[in-house]
Amino acid sequence: MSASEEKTTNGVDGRQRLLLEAMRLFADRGFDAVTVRDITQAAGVSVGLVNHHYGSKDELRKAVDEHVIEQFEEVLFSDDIDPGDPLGWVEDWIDKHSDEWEISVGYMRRGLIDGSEWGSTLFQRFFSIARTTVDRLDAAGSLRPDVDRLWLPFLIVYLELGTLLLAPHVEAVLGRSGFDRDLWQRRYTAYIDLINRGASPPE
Amino acid sequence: MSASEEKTTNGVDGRQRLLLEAMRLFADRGFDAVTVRDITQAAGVSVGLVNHHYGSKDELRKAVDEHVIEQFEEVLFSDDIDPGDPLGWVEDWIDKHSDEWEISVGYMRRGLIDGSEWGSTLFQRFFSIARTTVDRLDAAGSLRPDVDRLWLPFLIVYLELGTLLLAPHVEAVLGRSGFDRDLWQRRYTAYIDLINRGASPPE
DNA sequence: ATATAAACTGAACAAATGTTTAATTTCAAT
DNA sequence: ATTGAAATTAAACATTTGTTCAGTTTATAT
Repeated sequence: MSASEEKTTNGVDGRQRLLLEAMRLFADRGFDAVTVRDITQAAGVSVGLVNHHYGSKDELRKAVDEHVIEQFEEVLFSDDIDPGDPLGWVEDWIDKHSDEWEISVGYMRRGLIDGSEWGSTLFQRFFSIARTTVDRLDAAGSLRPDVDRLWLPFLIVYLELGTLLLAPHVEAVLGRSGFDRDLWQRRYTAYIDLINRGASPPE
Repeated sequence: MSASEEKTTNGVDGRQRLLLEAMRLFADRGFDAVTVRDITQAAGVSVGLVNHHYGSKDELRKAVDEHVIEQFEEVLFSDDIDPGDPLGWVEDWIDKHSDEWEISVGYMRRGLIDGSEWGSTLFQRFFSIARTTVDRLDAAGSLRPDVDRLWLPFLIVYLELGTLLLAPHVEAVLGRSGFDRDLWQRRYTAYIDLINRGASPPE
């Protein structure tokens, strides 16, 4: 082990390690349940460093918020969504950040529930994508006339975010992660199929 | 104000008021964010009473857990679910507990995300209902052969629980509660319709 | 009316937690 | 090598928070 690794664990400095460990711990246990000492211990630095770099625990949270949203932004806030595969980007995202996927989803899960500012932002973005998708389908005549235009986008969001929000419970039932490549793809197919044709046989 | 009301605020004793206020506060802010003093102040009693009646803050939480699940049990754990209207019970439940609906849903929302024991129980019960419903539909020949039998119950749970989990965000978008009678019924119709027929026009 | 038990109070306590601060180390520029 | 700024440390501090406990009030049974 080199002299630099001895103190930095890898290439990054204390500031960045604090951010990463904080993200990991917040995602795992929630903000309130994580102490500053938990974070500094996980990062291998002293207590005082959080306040030196971020000013306060709350400011550190904001920094983590921004960091997580930045990761999502690449795919989530990009304008080139394939109308034929409006939500397939998630798969790209998983591939790109597979190592951080679990952490980011955990963080997102808590953010969507805890009433925070950026939880709102996140939801609105998902909803916006769903509504745009529905509008496009409608314009293309791919929507039955009697389909409820108000609720359909919400139902789509429920299906999308429900998958993320309830992932731990689903994993408990299935015995393995629903994000495993084969299960995820199968879910996606079933999901698209449900939106297109429903579950009943043709009359 | 009578002598008894002076100290009890209404008919109930300190023990019960602690339970009710704890439920309200936990649902609103989450367990960690609520202090014992918050609860005792809201209940109008002294700090020591929590430990006198419940032993600890954690035991109080368990008591609240049981109380909330008892409320759900009446409808959620009953065996007489109408197969033709498998989830219409929620409406009955809302009518029955309209005053506590907001609180109970908030409590459930947090329970489903915070990784607690009874959050698991709750999810499993919802999933069990969904799977039973799907099985019955299948047995009655009301399911297309190519529908994914594994994922459909999960997708149904996503739609059901997504509605509850994301209610605050939906309310923010709609400008009013999605649980308002007319909106809720319209959502339910759209939801049943989506499961039955999907959104695409017949070919 | 008295006694006994339970409900209740509120000050006090110990542990945990976010923050501050003075001292030390690291590191790049000169 | 020296200097100065930034990074880092660790002890100390002030609050907060869950809990305890000795004392008081309230209710109930005799």
